[in-house]
Amino acid sequence: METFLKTIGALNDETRLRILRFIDINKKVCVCDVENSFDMIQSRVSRHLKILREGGFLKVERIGRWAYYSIREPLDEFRKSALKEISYLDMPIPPLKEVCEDEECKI
Amino acid sequence: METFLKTIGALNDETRLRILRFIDINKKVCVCDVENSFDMIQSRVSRHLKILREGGFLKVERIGRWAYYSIREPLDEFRKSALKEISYLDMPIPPLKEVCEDEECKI
DNA sequence: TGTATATATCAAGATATTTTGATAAAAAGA
DNA sequence: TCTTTTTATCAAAATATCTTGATATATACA
Repeated sequence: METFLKTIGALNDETRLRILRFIDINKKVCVCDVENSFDMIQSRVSRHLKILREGGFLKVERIGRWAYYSIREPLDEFRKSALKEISYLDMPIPPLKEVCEDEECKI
Repeated sequence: METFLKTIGALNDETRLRILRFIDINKKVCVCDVENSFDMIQSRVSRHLKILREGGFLKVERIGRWAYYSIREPLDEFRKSALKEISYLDMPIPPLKEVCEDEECKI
């Protein structure tokens, strides 16, 4: 129940749907990639990524100063079907804009 | 997008999940059935049913004074998978309590 | 008619969520 | 150590959602 509502709640926001689709497309991105690509302030991005992670859609790996987010694997059937549904939506997904200072940022 | 968010939004509330499951189990119920079974006030029930209908989960048939709600058919794959997921949840679903005045209420 | 029943909708208050700007923490390098 | 970069978290304001009680509408029937 709690878990299901967290999953649904994570999807209940257009910004998060766009970020989720963006990560689905780009596979592995750091917080600043999302920040730069979507032109959103950092705290906003960080919060949405947290909600998507707690909703069971994303995993995070910390390497150096960076936090890399990607689709959690394996995904259960329901989350998979949600992701598929989202892929059909007509939403503007910006191209990946990598502007990290360091070269390390590109793994 | 709009449609998907309405679908997700309809699921983003514990009360609605319980009502949706209740209708899934009991097939066809009027507003007062939900009112009586859940012991909720009428305006609250009516509002939640409307949101579930607009989320694409329910259809309504008006017969006489009554409005009968049931699962919309056919359901697309995503809503079907959501309904299946909901059936697994550990939620208290009350038994159907029919207390309509009229005999007609029981179709 | 007039009354009762079933449902829908509205307005207001209570709650919850989102956004922003500020601050904190942790890693890396000068 | 001091500074910079990246990320996370917090507090406050702006928005949205939920609940309640009141009112509106429509049907049925005396």
